[in-house]
Amino acid sequence: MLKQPPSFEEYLPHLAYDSVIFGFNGSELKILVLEYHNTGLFALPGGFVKRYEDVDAAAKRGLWERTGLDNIFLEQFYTFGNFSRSRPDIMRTILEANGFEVPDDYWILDRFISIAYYALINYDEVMPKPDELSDNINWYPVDNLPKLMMDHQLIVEKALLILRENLDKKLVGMNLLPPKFTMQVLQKVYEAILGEKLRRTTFQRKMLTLDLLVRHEKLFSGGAHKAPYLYSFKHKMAVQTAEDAILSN
Amino acid sequence: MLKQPPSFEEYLPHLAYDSVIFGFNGSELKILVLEYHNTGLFALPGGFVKRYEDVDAAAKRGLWERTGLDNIFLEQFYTFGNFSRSRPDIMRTILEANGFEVPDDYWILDRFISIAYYALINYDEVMPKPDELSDNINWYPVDNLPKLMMDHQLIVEKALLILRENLDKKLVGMNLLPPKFTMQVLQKVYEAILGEKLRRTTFQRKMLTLDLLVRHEKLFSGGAHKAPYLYSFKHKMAVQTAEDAILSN
DNA sequence: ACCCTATTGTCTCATTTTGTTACATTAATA
DNA sequence: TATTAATGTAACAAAATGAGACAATAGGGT
Repeated sequence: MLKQPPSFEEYLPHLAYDSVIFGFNGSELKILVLEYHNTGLFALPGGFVKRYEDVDAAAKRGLWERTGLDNIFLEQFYTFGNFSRSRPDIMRTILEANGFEVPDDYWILDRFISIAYYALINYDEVMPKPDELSDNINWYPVDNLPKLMMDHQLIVEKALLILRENLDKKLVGMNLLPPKFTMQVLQKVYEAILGEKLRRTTFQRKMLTLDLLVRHEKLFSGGAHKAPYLYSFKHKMAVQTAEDAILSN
Repeated sequence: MLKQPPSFEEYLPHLAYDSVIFGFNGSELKILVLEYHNTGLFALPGGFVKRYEDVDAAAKRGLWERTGLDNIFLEQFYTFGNFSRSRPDIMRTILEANGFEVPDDYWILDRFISIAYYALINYDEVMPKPDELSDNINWYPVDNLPKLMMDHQLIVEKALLILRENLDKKLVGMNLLPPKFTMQVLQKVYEAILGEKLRRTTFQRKMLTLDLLVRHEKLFSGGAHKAPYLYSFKHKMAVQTAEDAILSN
């Protein structure tokens, strides 16, 4: 009924990646969380690294498998390497709930070090698809997540800190928004990430003086008020993989 | 004549750490580089992770083994996971130059992912000691390093970028300087890390208004000029391991 | 003892950046 | 056509930073 579980020969032992995939729906910052069949366990999407595969490529592959998106911002931000983070009991629960026979020495029950990535994607373009171990994958607001298994809550918190630190450097807005957007929406991205209100006029002035935006036609949204301009980012920033980032930083 | 090489049973396969250990001698930023016996190969100090050991603990242990220092600033900053970074030919050279018989399937010749750390230490307190594979370990100015093996030059460059980014956040000076120091020396640390000259008066005003320093007695160094005050940092910042940093960030 | 020199600590003023408020503009609606 | 609410920008205040001036002072030289 189910495919074979991942085989020992194909993957590096003890090594995994997990991804915190951020999206923005216009008002809230969300991340993708998957739920495993018949277990009530929620987890970040993650996977294993093939024996001859770059770790970055593994994370990129996993993202593509789950979202169908290929050219997106994806950056490694931390590696979780505590011995106690590994939970063979939980891994066994997940595998058995999927009908696998799990030998005691099965490699997935071993200790795992996880290299964590965060991705920024345009919420509208994504139709997440579950894999064979999970029965669904959904967007959840970062401040209202289900209880995540193992240390995944910690991984999310660290990702949020890093995202805040990189907010200006990495032109986060460009990666979370559609190509054209209003100043108000851009401000809401910033507010959602920082978790605080910003002053409208100061924000607008700041963004405009940074000289990163191009102004386009107005957006007539139907509201009984002056129509805002649409903007886009001036320079199409190359999508960064973590390795690019080292050089471009 | 030589001890046994590291054994497969004791360590996690495919996983290593490397440390960029920064020190400041009063005018230049330096790092510790080791040279392997009879090979002309220069490398960052690194090592392997024991099967039941936290990765942070492994890096800490390695630092202690090489410097004798125990309570120092040590923070993980990046994980290098490209397949092509591993160089079994070079590892073989190093092992054979030390008189080891190296079987073709020896685990150290496999692919390795390296978790990189940077450390900040008080240059004066350190008497580096070589391990059994290296014949010496020495301070080198960051802008005048010997040619490093594999991707270690890249690791250093990434460490420097991270150090610059964290210069203010992490109170770097506290970790690179002796307990009491003059404003001039503090400024030189900043200049060495940033790689640029700073304005004396602006720097002094900035540091004082940050309200982080305590002023002590003057330092009569023997120069024919007004004696500068000595300063120390107000709050003894707890030494951070990478795991602490997640929470304290 | 007295001047000279180099460095230090602080002050002042100019410039830039940011905070805050005000106000005219304008798209839809009644 | 007046009303309403969001928008773009200007204007002024406050804060931060840049740049220079200057008095204080620990030695050295005479």
